[in-house]
This record gives sequence, C-alpha cells and structure tokens, in this order.
Amino acid sequence: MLAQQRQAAILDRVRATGGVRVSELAAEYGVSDMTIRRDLEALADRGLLAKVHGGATTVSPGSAHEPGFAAKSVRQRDEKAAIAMRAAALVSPGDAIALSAGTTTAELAQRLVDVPSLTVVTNSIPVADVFYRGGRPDQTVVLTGGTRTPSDALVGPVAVAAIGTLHLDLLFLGVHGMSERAGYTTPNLMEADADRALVQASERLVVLADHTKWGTVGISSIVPLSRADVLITDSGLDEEARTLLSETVPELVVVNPQ
Amino acid sequence: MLAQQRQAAILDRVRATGGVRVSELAAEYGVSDMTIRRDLEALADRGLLAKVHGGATTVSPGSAHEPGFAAKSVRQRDEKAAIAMRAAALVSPGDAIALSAGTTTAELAQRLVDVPSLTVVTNSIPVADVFYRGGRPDQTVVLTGGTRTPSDALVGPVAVAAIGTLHLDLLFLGVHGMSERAGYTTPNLMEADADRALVQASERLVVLADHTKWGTVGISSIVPLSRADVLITDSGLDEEARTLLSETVPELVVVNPQ
DNA sequence: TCGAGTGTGTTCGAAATAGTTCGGTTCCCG
DNA sequence: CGGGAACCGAACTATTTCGAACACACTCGA
Repeated sequence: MLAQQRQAAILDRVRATGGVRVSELAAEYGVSDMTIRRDLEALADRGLLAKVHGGATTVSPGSAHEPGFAAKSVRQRDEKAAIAMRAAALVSPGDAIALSAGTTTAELAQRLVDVPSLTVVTNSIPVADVFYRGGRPDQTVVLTGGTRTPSDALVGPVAVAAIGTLHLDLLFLGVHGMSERAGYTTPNLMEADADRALVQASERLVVLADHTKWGTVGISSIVPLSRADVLITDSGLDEEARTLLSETVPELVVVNPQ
Repeated sequence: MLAQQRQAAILDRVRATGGVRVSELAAEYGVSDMTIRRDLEALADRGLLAKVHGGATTVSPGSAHEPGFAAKSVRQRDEKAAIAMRAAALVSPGDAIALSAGTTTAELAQRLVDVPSLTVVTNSIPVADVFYRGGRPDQTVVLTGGTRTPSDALVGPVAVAAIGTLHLDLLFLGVHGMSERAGYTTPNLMEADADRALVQASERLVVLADHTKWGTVGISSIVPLSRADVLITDSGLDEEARTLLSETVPELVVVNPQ
C-alpha cells in the first residue's frame, strides 16, 4: 500500500469515527508504530487532524481547551468498539434503522456496512459517509436535512420535519451524558430536538453510552432514562449506577471491552 | 505494446483500484521503472492522476467520489468560472438563495462565501462543504435531506419534502443539458424531481449552463426553457442558439471567459 | 542516406520511506 | 502518590524510489 493511500485512509477513519489509535492502525496496515506516528505527524502538520497521546482525533477548533479530553476520547475507543459490536448484533437484514450523530454511532456504522438490504436514516454526515464509501448496493441511506453543527450533525426544523415523515424499526442513539435526574442529554439544543424527533419516529430505542457518560449532564435533555428499550454500556460503570439503571431501563446490557 | 495503450491501461487501473505502484506496473508490462514513471508523469500532466512516492493515485485521494465530481470539474473551467462570477453579482447580502447540485454551482458557492447574512439551501454536499469550510458565521446553510447520488446530490422524497417547506428568493440551477424541445434536463430522474422542487420553492430562477450544454438532452426534463428568469451562458454558444434563447428566455446573459 | 523525433533502458547521487533502538514522558490504577 | 505499562520522539540504518543525464534503437519523411 502506498504511503499516500494509507494517510488518506487514516484521515477518512478519523473523520468517520472521531479518533484512532496508533496501535490499532499499525496492526491494521501491517506497519510499525513509528510509521503510523509519522503519518499522523504529516497529517497534523497540514492541520487535517490533531495528534493526542495514543493516537489522533479530528481537529476541533471550538473545543481545543481541556487537554485531557481529546486523549481520553481516543482511549475510550475500546469501550466504544465493544458497545458498537454488541449493538450491531441487534440489527437484522432488511431492517430500517436510524443512527443519531456521534462517534459511537459512527463506530457502529462501520460494523453495519455488510448487512444486506439495510435502510439507514441518519442526521450525521460522517455516518452517511461510512455507508456511502463502504456500503452495499442493496442498502439505502437517507440523510436528513438541516443545518450543520460543528460535530457534523444535521439539525433544525428541516431535520425535524424530514425525520417526522419516516418510521423506523430501531434507533441507535449516541448521547453525551446520562443521569438519573436529567435522563439522556446533549450539549446542543438543536441536536436534542433532532434526537427527540428520531425517538418519535422509531419503534424501539437503543441508547449507546460508555461508562464515562454517567453523571455527565448536557444542557438539553432528550428523553428520560426509562424511555430507552435497551441501554448498552461498558463494565467501567460502577456498581451503584448499574443497580439503578437495571431498575430503570427495561434492558441493560453491559459489555466488557477487549 | 504501444505507449499510448499502456498509459490508457494504467489509467484504467488507477481508476479501478484507487492506486498503483511503479514496481508493480513495471513488472506487469515488462518495461523499466523509468518508463512507467514517464507514463505516470504524462498522465499527471494532463491531470488524470496524481503521482505520489511509489506510484500514483486518483486525483483526489481520500475522497472516493472521484468519478462523479472531481474529474468533471476540470472541464470547461474557464467558462464555468466566468458564469459563476456573473451569477454571484445577482446575490445581495441577506438574500435567501438555493443552489442545486453541480460543478458550476459549486464554483458559484466559492464566490459567495463572503456575502454577509446569506441563507443558502442546497441539496449538494460539496456545495454545503464550501460554506461550512469557508463561510461566515452570519451565514446559514441548510442541507436538504435525501439519499445520495454518485454526484453527491441529495435526492428523493425526503429531499423534495424538505425543499417544499422552504421559500427562497433565488435559485441557481446547474443543468446537464438544454434544448429547445426538452428544456433543461438532467441524466437522473430523482435529481430532476429535487430540482423541480427547488424551482417551485423559489421566487426567481437563474439557470447556469455553459455552451456545451446546448443540444445535450438528459433523460429527465426539469422545466421548459422559458421557465427560467435568467439564463447565464458563455460566448461559445453559436449564433442560432443565441437568437433562439434570447427570444425564449426573459433575460439571456452571455459572458466571455477570461 | 541522413537527421529529427520518439520511445526506452541504464547509471547514479539524492530523497523519501520504514524499521529499530533507546532514553524520557505520560497515563492508569491501586 | 507511586509503580508499571504504554507511549513518544530523536537518532541511526537499511531499503526503496526518484529524476536527471546520457545512450541506444526505431520510425519516418526529405
């Protein structure tokens, strides 16, 4: 594989899933860690991504503040991957599903490109990209309309109206926070609106949230905890939260990363 | 094997697989590395592929939508640029405009990123990208929903419905063909639907079509020639067509490239 | 037959790419 | 807050690739 191609592929991946790990890329492309680091360095020099400890993330002009955050988001990739893997098992050929915006749902998307006759509705441009590039011809991908948020989600009245005309079997909802009091939350008012419309349009709701989301409260509530039919999280969640959630959510699934 | 044949084969291969290696081609065609390099250089000079260390890739490595979009946007670049420049003059700060999908409208988009308080509705992901990357904070960009065509346009019932709820001052419509009998046409049924919805939603219609579009008939008609309020084309158009159009279209604008 | 033009091969120093080692840093977890 | 594991980047080496320059073979028209 050409170095150039490898770099382009890495960039695609970063954009689709929000982050990559050096070790993961090295194994995948069969080159040394150092080579991957040099690739990341080259891409970072051109401002196409941001290097962090352990890998790289998308360059986010807005949230350049908290230094630990970006590094952490890369490190939770194992959790996200495990959650996505489990979520993918809920999908059957021919289903009509919805995917909200978010890095976990983007990860899930990559595991769904091989499902036959799938219909996917999403308000996330990166998620649509994953299917567009790697999907099967018998899959249908519908992008909802709307205006674009910094995280590449489409939101606003146009998005809500578009979603309102559709009816899906299953919604996979990625959230930014979950707590007993506020339920599932996001930091963006418009995105919460779009997410709520997705919930309305779907028969069943599957929430994807790694353990770090517990206790985090975004400005805007989407729905209460109990509204989810299934909640998939990872084993990093403490005992107390696990008990509370298992009493609140009809089906709580806890996965073990790696 | 003739050099010409070899180059054509190389080009096919690059387009099919996304990238080739010098060493691989040299072995395959039984010629020296240097000869392959010279072939690649010749192809790269014509903008048909991109040379990289070790081989060559498609012109826009990393984005898989090469065949639909990037390849075509080189053709008639001067004409398109001149048309886009003239079209941009029709836009005022604060306007709410729509841009259809197409290379000419993408060109126009680049000239509109500095217009204050502009609201832009488009069903083209590349056009939305232009504003997202280079636009002003006081601009609003609305992407219509829908499924994605090979040329990165969003079409289908979702797109039509989303467009139907909106009302714009001005629509810039890029077309694939125009003729007296068929009017403005595109090669894609669904795209024609979306375009027609855009026409419905807009107060005024400005069609952008370089002279090569004249006489070309796509499978699907959008609207008749006379439906346009303004048609902007270039001076490559022959006298006969010019006369006919000036009698049919309320306002015919002919620009001189360069 | 000559000579220009084209296509190809070879040689060789420079540049790009990739692997390894190693000392230092960062981060996680108890 | 301390130990251990993972990670980082600099430095060095080996390999591959690049491109300029020159040489050779062939074609074609004068």
